[in-house]
Amino acid sequence: MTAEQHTYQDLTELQLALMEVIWEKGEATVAEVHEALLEGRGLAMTTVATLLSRLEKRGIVVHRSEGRQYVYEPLVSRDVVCDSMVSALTDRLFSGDVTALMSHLLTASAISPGDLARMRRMIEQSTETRHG
Amino acid sequence: MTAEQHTYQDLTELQLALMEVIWEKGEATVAEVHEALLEGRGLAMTTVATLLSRLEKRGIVVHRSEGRQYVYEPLVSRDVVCDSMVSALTDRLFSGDVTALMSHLLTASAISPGDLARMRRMIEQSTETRHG
DNA sequence: CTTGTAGTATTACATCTGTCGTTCTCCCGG
DNA sequence: CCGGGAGAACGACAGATGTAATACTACAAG
Repeated sequence: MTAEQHTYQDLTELQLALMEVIWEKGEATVAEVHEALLEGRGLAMTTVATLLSRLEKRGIVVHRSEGRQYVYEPLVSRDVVCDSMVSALTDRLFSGDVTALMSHLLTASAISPGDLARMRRMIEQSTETRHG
Repeated sequence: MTAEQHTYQDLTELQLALMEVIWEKGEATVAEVHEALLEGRGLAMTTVATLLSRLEKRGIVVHRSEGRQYVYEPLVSRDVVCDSMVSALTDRLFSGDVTALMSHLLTASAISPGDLARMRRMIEQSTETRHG
């Protein structure tokens, strides 16, 4: 089992930023995405439009016309992208071994005791759910 | 706290493949890396050389001359790269919230009960270690 | 000294990404 | 019917990446 030829839906930081807007709103015009990203990221409207159309070429979103504007909606859910990207990382870095990732997470410096406790809770809950 | 301008050491699949060889051997000549990647990936020697020199330009490795060959060694450890890449993903996808990544891991489809049990153990161990 | 050869250096090219400027079009107000 | 805008379409360019052919160099064998 395992080891098919996955074609990951890997998005860059910027692409994700656009997608977050669309995912959150359900759909969004170029102008809306542009405005949502204005603070912190001073992109030109045309830049946003270009990125969006490229995302469409990749099958991540689709658009329809509404008046003279384009309204984009997602073709893949945030969850699918998350799955894909986490899997990609797990594969590349830990040969697909999720527990190895976990282990890394637990050993990594950036974990606080609070996080640890929270994770412990999660695992317990998760185990129960499976058992139930 | 948090939120500095991280400059992630993000490596692509291919770049990681080269690095794995170097990390494992401690150091390696172009030919060695080339040979190690031959099966499964039929790259030309010059390709490997190009990639290696680009990696050097990025400060991931350094080389010294040995006879007429270049011997490359890592400048960053595998661990640092792992940290960096996992952090990058956590930041991009979960706003830096490690527990959110965890949660995703536990909810994701690709987790077997065995994995779950193993993780549970890990967490417990980790908690103990911290306490001790 | 000549030449083959191993091995590096240089150059090249396609694709993807980030970033726009410019142009084109179509509708609204006059 | 005309001129301005809003917004999309198109084209550009630089940097990173994947991939390699070709050129150059220096050493070893004769």
